[in-house]
Amino acid sequence: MAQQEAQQRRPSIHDVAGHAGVSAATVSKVLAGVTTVKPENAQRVLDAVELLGYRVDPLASDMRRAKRRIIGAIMPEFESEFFGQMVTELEGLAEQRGYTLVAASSRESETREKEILARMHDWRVAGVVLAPVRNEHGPAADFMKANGMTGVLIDRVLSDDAFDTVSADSAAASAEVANMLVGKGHKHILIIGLAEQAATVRARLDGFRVQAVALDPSIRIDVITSEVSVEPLRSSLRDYFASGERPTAVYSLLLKGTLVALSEFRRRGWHCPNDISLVGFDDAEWMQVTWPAIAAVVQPVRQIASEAMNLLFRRVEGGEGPPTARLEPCQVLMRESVGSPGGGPHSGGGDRQ
Amino acid sequence: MAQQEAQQRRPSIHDVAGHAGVSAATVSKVLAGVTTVKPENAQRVLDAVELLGYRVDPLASDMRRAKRRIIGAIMPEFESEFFGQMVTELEGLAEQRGYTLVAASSRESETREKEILARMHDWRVAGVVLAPVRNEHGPAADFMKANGMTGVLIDRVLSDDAFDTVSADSAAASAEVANMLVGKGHKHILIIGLAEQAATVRARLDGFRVQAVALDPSIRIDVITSEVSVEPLRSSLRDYFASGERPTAVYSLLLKGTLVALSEFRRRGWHCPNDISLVGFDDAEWMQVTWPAIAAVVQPVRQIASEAMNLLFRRVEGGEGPPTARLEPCQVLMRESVGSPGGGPHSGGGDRQ
DNA sequence: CAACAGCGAAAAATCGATTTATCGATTACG
DNA sequence: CGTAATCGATAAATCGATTTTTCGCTGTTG
Repeated sequence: MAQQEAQQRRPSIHDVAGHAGVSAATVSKVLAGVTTVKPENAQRVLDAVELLGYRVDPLASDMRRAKRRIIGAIMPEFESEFFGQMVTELEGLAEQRGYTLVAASSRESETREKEILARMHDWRVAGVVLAPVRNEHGPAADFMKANGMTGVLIDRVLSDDAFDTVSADSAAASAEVANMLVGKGHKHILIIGLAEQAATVRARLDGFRVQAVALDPSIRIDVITSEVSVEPLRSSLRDYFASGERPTAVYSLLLKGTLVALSEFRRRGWHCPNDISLVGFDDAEWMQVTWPAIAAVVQPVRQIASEAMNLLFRRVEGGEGPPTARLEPCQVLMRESVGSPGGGPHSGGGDRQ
Repeated sequence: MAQQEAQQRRPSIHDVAGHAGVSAATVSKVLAGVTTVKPENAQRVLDAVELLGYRVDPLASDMRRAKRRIIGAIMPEFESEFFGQMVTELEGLAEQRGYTLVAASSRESETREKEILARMHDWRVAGVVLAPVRNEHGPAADFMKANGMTGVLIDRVLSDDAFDTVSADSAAASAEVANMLVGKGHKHILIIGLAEQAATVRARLDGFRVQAVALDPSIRIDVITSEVSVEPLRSSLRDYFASGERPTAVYSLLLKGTLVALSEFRRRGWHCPNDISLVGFDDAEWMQVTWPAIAAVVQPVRQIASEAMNLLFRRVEGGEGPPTARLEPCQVLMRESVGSPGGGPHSGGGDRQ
């Protein structure tokens, strides 16, 4: 049997060497696939490895290299489908290359983001996949530059002069949403978002506006954003509706905004799409089972993860050249929450005074 | 300035020792807070640390200990709110104690679960928080036992003879759901779930059934489960409804089941709660903004995480004694998806032939 | 005054691997 | 036949810390 039940100390490379009657260096070479080892000795090493159930200690193995076989991933949160899927994908891709992924959540805090990065630097990670809280110009990216770390920035970024970036093509997707809504005849559209995420919010906003105005110069586009959290956004939206504003469609630039919009519709007794249309950036599993199903922009998580890892490992392996800025195409899922303005009877009043 | 721009090699403890004019051992002692160091030398060490921006290499620091300051967390998936929150909580708790959390996803595969565990053993993690794919009797738990690893099992477990377990009190919560549904007058209830997760499914099933029958001995409880994935569950449910079965309420034992139920209701044009009532185990943010809002059992994520970490560190620090099995109380959120049977006009027929 | 205790710090061993330098034996060649 | 080249493997250095052992010095005591 190739196992020692509940053994106290795991066998080290020296134990293997002892059993095989060779030196530790030879064991190391056999396991590394070096060919200058006599076949007979190689076999004895492999037998000893099998017998003892020996496995390399990755920590000790990494000690001598400047870059350890660890990839750090920093996400703003783990609670959403998007970042959950992202971590799953990144983990698989890192594993494929024999690296361990260490994921951490910055919890939407730039201070924490930098602390985590410092800790990853302590770990001498080979590279970092950073999804910044705000954008590519935060303190975390500065820290990475100042310390010569290699990394890739994803999601809430557009482009950077030091790091490769990968994100969803928000602008193109938003233009497509504009096509959809203007095509349906909407002439007064409300956009909601969080300004904190400057990079992507501006791209999504501009992408939508440019296309919408091109299609219909007389269109009215209102914008409501809040700086940090969603609660101010909720009250702004409430005030906006209470003041009698009555757009025929709402485009939310982020998932939490979609939830806020839905709950405000509820408060006022408005139904989609008869009373108002709704499109959200970022898809979620539940959006297709509710009534109505919610139209959404689907972000290409797998492509972003895959491209980010490709770029990262290119740099880890010493790849030179100017940083690239990739934009991965999104898919816009038309669903029942979008209709034509006035497509059905309004079931609730616009204001309550 | 306490920084060297983009330096190639980070300062080691010997660099600090050199600058302070002492030995590496002394530096280590100062940083560890040993008091047998002359205050003057201690100050010089601290100055050198500040000057060079020195930080301990956690990898090297851990080399000599049998248990490294790493906690492994293995979750079945990262995509759901529940496990996302769980990882966030666990990460914070591990950090507080100066440990690094390395999270991995078993992707609902027991094979992968064991592979990950083996890798964590290679890392000599101090402890593991394992949320098993199936239950406490899987190959992963066996591996942990055979290799003398310390760990805590959470979520899909009831109790174990080797490890502490922490999970939501599914049985009590399900009894409460039974109270709610039977109290509303439901006499024909369908329960759906995945049998794979034997431990929790049985607890939830029994907890519900016992209480429901106690309240109303004539109640009819149908159960539909599928073994591995949700797709068979979906078709079973479809067949069940197509055969003319018409329960007045559905209790889903897991989140994905709630989504399946909702989508099948959609297919048939049934609305909650007029046509059928729905309660799901596991809450999600969207459930309160949809129309109707979906009643759900809220799992005490923070308590589970906190209790798991407490138990784990007790063992890591050498705590003895028989394993404990904790059950944390859930909260049942009554929402609009639950009504009385026949509480409104049926908008769709039960069958289509 | 020799022996000893106590203090603070340096030297050395250790953790478990990798990598470089070295070494002995065999073979090739002038 | 002596020296050089080659092959395979070992010894030793290294990574960056921690921990144990040793050491030098001061001060106390019999």
